[in-house]
Amino acid sequence: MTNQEIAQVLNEIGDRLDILGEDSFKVGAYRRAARVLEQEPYPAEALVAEGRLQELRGIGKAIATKVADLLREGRSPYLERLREQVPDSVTELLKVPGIGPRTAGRLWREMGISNLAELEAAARSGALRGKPGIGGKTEANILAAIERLRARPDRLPLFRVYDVARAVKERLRALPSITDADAAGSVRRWQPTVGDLDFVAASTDPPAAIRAFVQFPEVGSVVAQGETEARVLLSAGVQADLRTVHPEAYGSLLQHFTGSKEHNIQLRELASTKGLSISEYGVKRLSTGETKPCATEEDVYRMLGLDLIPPEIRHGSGEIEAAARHTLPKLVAHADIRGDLQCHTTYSDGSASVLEMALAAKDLGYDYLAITDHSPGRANAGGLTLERLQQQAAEVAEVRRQVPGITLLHGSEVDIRADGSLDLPDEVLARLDLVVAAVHSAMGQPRERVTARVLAAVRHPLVDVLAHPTGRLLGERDPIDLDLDAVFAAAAESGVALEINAGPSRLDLDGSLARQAHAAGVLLCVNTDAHATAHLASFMPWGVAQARRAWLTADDLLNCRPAPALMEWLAARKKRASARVGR
DNA sequence: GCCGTTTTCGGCCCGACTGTTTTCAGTCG
Repeated sequence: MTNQEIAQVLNEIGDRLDILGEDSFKVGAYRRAARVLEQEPYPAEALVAEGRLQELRGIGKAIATKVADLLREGRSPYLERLREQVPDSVTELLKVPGIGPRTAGRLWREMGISNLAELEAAARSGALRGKPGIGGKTEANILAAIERLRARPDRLPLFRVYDVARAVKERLRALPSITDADAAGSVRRWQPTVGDLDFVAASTDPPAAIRAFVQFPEVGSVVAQGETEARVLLSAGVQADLRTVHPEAYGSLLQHFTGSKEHNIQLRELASTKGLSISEYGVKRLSTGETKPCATEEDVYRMLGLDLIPPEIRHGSGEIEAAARHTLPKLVAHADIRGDLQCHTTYSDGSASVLEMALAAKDLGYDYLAITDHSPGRANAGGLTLERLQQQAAEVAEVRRQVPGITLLHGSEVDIRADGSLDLPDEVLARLDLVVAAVHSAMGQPRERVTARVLAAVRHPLVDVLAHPTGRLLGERDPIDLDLDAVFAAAAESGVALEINAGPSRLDLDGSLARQAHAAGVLLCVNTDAHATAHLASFMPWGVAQARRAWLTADDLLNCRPAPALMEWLAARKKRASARVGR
């Protein structure tokens, strides 16, 4: 059972305790333990076996015992007892913005409302009105919120909102009342999916900035508006908040609303041990009550004795301790990338020729590029027959002569077939410079089968890279049901590199899984899987951001190595493979 | 339920906005 699955159980326990009216700090403890586990790179299963689960901050005796029960029995007796007390559908009510646990619990206990349909019916008939704390306006808000909930998923892929986020940011920066503005929150942390957009601005006249913001053409409707902050629904279908402060406190504001929540909680705990208190307005010394606003984020962290923590790793998973010890890793940067190990051309489903891709990669200053078109089994994506692959080898050789100064590798993105065999014969794979294996079909196979299939590829002596390991497409296709711990262990053993696919709709592995892979001793690489020349440049930052979220340095990534080192790595794999295949 | 450089008990991050209230609870991030 993965840490994410355990976290789900703990979150559900939290939801149900909340509705039952349990102490909010007890509820918070379960939610916090869930967040901690979600970010924990080591499998909880291993930590339990070693008796070290309680070493995680936020997990004490009671929760550790419940997690151990869950892992041993495959179900949580405690959660099952709670499920008997609260019907499943009541937790649906929490998804309605404006309805929290208090209201949900009361609706259920006092009116017998136990799902969204009943809530909607009650609101329509006017039955809610007159209950303590609920008037006509709340009733209307509930109806509107249910409508929106039906129309939109609760989280959107980052790439779906990235452009509108940038447009709003630029519009804010252009306002005369604003001196600086950013998209903070999960956008700034490069989370693969976002719930809403958080804008922050430094303003000499906050009320004027707020008034201008709610009039932006991107804004569909105004949800809430005050003197210093506002919440709107953008026409693009995502909620956006703007918070403003005077410029001298902009660093405090930016830090505060970049989050994550867990990071900020830990930061404030640290502050309190130093007699300080942090808010979006500054750092307050409790002894004097004096607040010192911070103009930059560096100032905020420095006042706590910390190095500046990059937004991508603000998860509350060890970064604050590392910043205090001055041992934060030097995270990989876009400039560290020396080449790209997966791209497509017009030979299969790409839109550019081998020559065009090579020139584009050279323009980026890359040392190498691997051409990896699809294998024959992917006929619908123009997978190459053996004959076409042969032709392409000749063309690659020709382009090598035409474009000196970049190492062009001839490879294949070979299909891992439903039975775990590869879609090209060994003697063909052996002649390629680089073999990238990937699952593209039969993605609904049960866990054991699909895991065995991927393990077979990872252990195949001629495979160098496993591409987009989970196969998920953000907002479109769920990941395959893979036992990733087993895959990571096998990749660490066989030396196969796992891909962080930089395609904005993939981000696969994402930062959190890549961190787990790295902790298991796996080598990683960041590839764009470009299907056009423009993708080589525009996708890479998305992949690098995921690598940064995984705490990776340039040393941890195969394609940050200079060409000679990469060639050495490939040669060593070939040598080992021929020894094994020859036996 | 978790946690400890004043604490094994008594705290637990902080502030804005809304709606329904005459001073605040609930929600959100």
